Amino acid sequence: MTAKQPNRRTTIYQVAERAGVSSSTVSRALNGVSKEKSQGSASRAQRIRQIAEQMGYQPNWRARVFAEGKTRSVGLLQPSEDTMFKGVNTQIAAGFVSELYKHKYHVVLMPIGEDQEWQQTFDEQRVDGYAIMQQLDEVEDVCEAIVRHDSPAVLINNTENRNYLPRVLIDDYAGMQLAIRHLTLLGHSQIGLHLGTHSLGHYSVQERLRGFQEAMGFKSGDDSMIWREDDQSIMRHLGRGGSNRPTAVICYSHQEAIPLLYTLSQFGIKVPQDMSVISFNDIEFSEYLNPPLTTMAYDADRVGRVSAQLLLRQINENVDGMERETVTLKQHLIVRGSTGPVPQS
Amino acid sequence: MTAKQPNRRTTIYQVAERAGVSSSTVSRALNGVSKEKSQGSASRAQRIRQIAEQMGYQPNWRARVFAEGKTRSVGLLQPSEDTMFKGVNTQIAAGFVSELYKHKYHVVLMPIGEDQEWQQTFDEQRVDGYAIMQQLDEVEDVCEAIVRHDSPAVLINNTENRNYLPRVLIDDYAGMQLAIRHLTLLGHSQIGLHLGTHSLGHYSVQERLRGFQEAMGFKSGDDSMIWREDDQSIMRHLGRGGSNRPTAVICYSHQEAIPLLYTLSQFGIKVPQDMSVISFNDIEFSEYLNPPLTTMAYDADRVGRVSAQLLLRQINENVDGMERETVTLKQHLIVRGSTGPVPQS
DNA sequence: AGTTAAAGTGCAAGCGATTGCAATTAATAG
DNA sequence: CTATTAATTGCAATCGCTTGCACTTTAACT
Repeated sequence: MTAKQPNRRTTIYQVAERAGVSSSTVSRALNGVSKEKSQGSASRAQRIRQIAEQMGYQPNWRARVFAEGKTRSVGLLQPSEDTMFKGVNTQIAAGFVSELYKHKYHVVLMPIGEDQEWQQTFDEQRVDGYAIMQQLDEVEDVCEAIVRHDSPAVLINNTENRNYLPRVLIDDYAGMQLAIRHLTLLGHSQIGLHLGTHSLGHYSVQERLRGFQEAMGFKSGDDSMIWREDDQSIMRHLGRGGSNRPTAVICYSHQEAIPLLYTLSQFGIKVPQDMSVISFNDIEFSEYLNPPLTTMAYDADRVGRVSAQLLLRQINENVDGMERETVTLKQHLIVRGSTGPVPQS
Repeated sequence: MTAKQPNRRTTIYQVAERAGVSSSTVSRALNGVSKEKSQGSASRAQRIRQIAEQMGYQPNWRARVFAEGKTRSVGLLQPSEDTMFKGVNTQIAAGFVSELYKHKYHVVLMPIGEDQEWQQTFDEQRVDGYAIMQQLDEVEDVCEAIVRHDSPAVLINNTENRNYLPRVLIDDYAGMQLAIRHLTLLGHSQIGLHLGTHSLGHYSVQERLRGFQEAMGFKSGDDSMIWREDDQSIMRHLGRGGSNRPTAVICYSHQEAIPLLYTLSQFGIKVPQDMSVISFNDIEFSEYLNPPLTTMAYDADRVGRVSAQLLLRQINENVDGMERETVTLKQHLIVRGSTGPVPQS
């Protein structure tokens, strides 16, 4: 039951005293501010560093942050209600975190809920910048707060109305076109789009939808091949007869594709013989599904890294956020077993 | 090309001046330190709060952190080389983050690599406490650093030799017994354990292994039914004849189970008619696999939340970490389609 | 009303770095 | 060897808040 020792760490002043110089000299020697041109100063700086080392001196992060106003960390904004980092978002986040860590930055997770409690977080200025994950719904409000504080920020595959912030996008529009071309080359003409319950507010949803409607030549009012329902209801579409019976389904993501594959097999519909299935968002296990899933994939790690770089540029080079840069990354097709030629009958 | 405004925020002194009181009074009024028993002081505090509100005052987080030495954030330690938060870890992390956020704490991601660079992070004392994720290999080194700094910490389904820190465990030993009982009740006696490439250093691996060996009555030297190989090699075991041909496989996690299911179907081995498969670590899509996967599951969200609580207790109540508490959570069996009676032949 | 305890207030000292400025020292040029 | 310039150094302010201490005010009793 020993009382917790105050355990005071060695400060810069103690090092200064020991070295017989002032604290500013120590600070500058340790931070490499001086150019150390002269013989004497170089060796003196060397000696200071050595003493600091000996004394086990470690700069106090909190004091430093307070003094220079930089925290060397950034916030990652994501919806709080959702399970954190589903599917491909995990990989984006991994790339993001890893790239930042390489530059000695840390990532602070900041959940954004429907209540406006998160607002306060921005006022606190706990971090030097923000990244907004793609699945975040409250983009408008969040971006407004960010712009109001004039903070560096980057949107990860997301958009807001005012077009204030730089962003990294995935070319979902072109991706959808590639997916459709893959299917049409296989002879499919009746193609459904399974959006699941994803919000139409999401950038990716909008873009994929746009790509779909344009490539398929649908009027934007015609939603008969666009499904936002559960699998059971969708089976009604798939089971119906007639010439416009779908022979292929494009799934918004693995969240739709995996259950769909299961439901299809339950109904005795064979993939790809009777029905082709293609999905966006390649995940680790796509290739081990039954059948292995044909997907539209992108380099999620890279998305994270590029986002990090865009953010760091704003933070360090003091680039004005208004020079809003947009980086767009391509998707590519991974053909596996779930797509095949259109059935003859 | 306007120069960035200094944009000085309102400080506590400005509020104090406006309210005609001292900064300390403002600080105390805003932080609810005073008990406000007297009529006058209550209204005065009220008035101060109102003025602060009007002036758009927000306490400067950095200054506050510096002054009181608490950051109101904790570090989440995880391996850097691995893709962040695979499978069930995502859910644990989600529970952890969410619980902490409820208490106005933030979570800082701290990757731990093989190089010892991360050491410095601990010296910086950037956070008030640490949580160590289950898949982290460098536990010993990390715990040593934590103990050296006398920081609050919690191990999430992980252990270190010295038994220094409180922890939340999942009862993998009992879980394994349950899994085996499920199989033996179905008549299986030849059961294999598919560990994949998971390191034997992991707590979960050790415990499941121990449970397996004990329940099956193996000598610890007998490893013929314990496989640490890829699926192709494992098929040799499964295909072999004789009375000790395995009729069931327990997979360490979905990482092993999903590819195994695929490989089995490639070889024409039917699950569960020819072979039963059971896996640990239930994931979102376990029920949609083909066949739906029987799993050992636990409440990952709860693991995260309890860990957060243990950590917060240490931070706030100043509980000495040496009173190392251990919370153990149970697993439960989810029977789905991948397990069935032992084949007759 | 007077005494006592409790609550509230202001002063000023931290917290531990960074940094502008003036003074000092060293390097370089003439 | 001196004049000039460049590099280095120390002083002291700054960052904005919290908090211990001494003091004043208020509330609660007799």
